[in-house]
Amino acid sequence: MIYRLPPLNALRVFESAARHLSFKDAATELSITQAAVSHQIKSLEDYLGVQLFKRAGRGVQLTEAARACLPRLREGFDALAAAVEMIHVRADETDLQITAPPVFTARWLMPRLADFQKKEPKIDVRVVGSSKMVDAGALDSAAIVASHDLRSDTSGVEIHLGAGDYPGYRADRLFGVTTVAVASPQLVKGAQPVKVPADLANHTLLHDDAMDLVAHGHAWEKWLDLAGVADKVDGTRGPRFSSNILSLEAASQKMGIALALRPLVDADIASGRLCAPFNIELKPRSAYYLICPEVIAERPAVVAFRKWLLRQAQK
Amino acid sequence: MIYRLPPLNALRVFESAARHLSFKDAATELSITQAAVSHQIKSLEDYLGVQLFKRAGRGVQLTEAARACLPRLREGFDALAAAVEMIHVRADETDLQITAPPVFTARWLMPRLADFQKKEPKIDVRVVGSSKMVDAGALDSAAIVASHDLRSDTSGVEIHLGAGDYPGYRADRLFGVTTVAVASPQLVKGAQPVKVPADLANHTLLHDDAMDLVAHGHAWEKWLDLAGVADKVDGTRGPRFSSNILSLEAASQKMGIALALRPLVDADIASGRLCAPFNIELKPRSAYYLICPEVIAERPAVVAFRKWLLRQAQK
DNA sequence: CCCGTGGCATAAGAAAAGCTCATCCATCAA
DNA sequence: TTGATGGATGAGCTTTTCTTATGCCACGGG
Repeated sequence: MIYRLPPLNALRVFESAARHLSFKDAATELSITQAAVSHQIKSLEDYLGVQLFKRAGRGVQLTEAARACLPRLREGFDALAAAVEMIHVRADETDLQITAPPVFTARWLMPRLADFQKKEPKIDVRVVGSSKMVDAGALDSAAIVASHDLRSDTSGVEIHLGAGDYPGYRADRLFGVTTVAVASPQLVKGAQPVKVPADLANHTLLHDDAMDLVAHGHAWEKWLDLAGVADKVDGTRGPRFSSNILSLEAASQKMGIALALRPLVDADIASGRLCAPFNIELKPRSAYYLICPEVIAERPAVVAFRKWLLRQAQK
Repeated sequence: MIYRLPPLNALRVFESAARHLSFKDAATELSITQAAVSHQIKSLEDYLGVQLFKRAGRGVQLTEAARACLPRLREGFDALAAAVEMIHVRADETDLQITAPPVFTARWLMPRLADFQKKEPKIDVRVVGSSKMVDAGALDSAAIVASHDLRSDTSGVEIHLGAGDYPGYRADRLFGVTTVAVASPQLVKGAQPVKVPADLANHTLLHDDAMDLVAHGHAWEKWLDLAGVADKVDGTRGPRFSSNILSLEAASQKMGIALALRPLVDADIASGRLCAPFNIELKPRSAYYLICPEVIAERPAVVAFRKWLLRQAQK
């Protein structure tokens, strides 16, 4: 989890310049000179080895590469700004802040959270879906963050998908996961039925960044490998989504076959929205864990939540 | 949309130090000396006016403030890293990259996208859900990004919720939105029925960061104001979610009443998952727009998508 | 109890990064 | 053609950041 990042100030300048499509205006915004902007952009381009702007005499234009990365870049700075903001308007009013991966939140936590609220109506909850709660590849899981501040009001717990190696934290295992292929039942039974893995060659594979992160690589290719059809089915083609939630949605819309984590999709399978056509389950070592710094582990809100969560997880 | 950010390098150092809970280890990771880390942290603390670490003789511990902002911070750096990554492994294979706000993607685009894939099977699509596509308050909508690169393969279009003021871009209005209160039908007809806005006093209000951004402030308070019950119902209390998707999910789980955007929730209302108990609709000036740089506006993939999208939007 | 060790803080100088100034070049419009 | 606009460039200066060296404090073994 070591970030390999370019000079951050240059990135910030780049963002501004891209926004204004003008070095001059960016310079004004950043309270520096146009020359400084020009230098920063140039150094960033050199660093990346990629041209970011086309200089067309008067004015500049973004290259494709630059444009492609801009939304993400924005999102990044936005998150940083929000993070800094958080330090100031500290979530003091909240008793319990739960940070969890998006799919887990949407498919597992939310359907159950109402029950928790009912049982503990006095606990003020804040739920944050954050893609950062997946420890890449369930490997290098080491790095998460501790705190031992004894005073203060908010109790922040996190739910991670990882290998369970969180030194210095109280970590409670919720449940393990397995990777399965899922699709709409109508698609599976349709004109081109999906019975054996090789049938996938006739269908669209739905990819998403989150599963690739969990699998530490191209999730579909690994799955196809396990299924023994890597040579028959092209595991790279198909639409790609930024989140597993989206690819599941696409699958239920009969767009193709997606990879998913059990038991998160169990409800979808039970309701008939999705089905798992094969018996093949890739079993990563990862599991969902409830993590919190030891110091806050015994606070009433945290204890109540943990008790409730563990009971839910056992069902 | 001018980012007010602290020294970014200091942030990066902080993140590493927080991760290791050790200035020394952070220094090693960053290939600098422990003294440099100490300096950076100190300068960041001075800048923010907030203590980030407790120095307890041997070793350091995070303060509550520091811990609160860390997940976000991670997310930020992650997005930056991903952005940079994108520059290199350029999405060259993708014909059409669609970036859109999460709720729009999940509730509107995805249920329809299968149809597009069916009609245009040859177009390789990539869907990115990004919270950055909401132009805060539908005000200061100016700043989005252009590109006029004529060559290159990928066509990136974005869907924004904003005021429609996108100079230099081709912007097609999809549809306007209105803000409504939604809840589970069972809740509305339950023991404590929800008939008039004042009844909200007996129920939990579900908040989320996304709606607050659209409303440019506390969405619930504005809504209660419009409904004329701002004095009877406390618009600040209740659980808080990071995304509108989550608060809708919470609402459908009978956790309380959420704010939502029509027509995005129309499908949920039609299916009976949710209902809109009041006739009050806060009508912001914003609408969803399909935005793309003029230069790529006439590419086949973009034209096909726009045509399809506009037709879908008119239904 | 005392000293050794580990880990952070601090000060001053050195190195690097970032900025400005002055000037140049290309384009565009009149 | 000419003036105006906006970007590029190089030299030198400023500010930031890093290092080295040293001090301080807490903990733990003898």
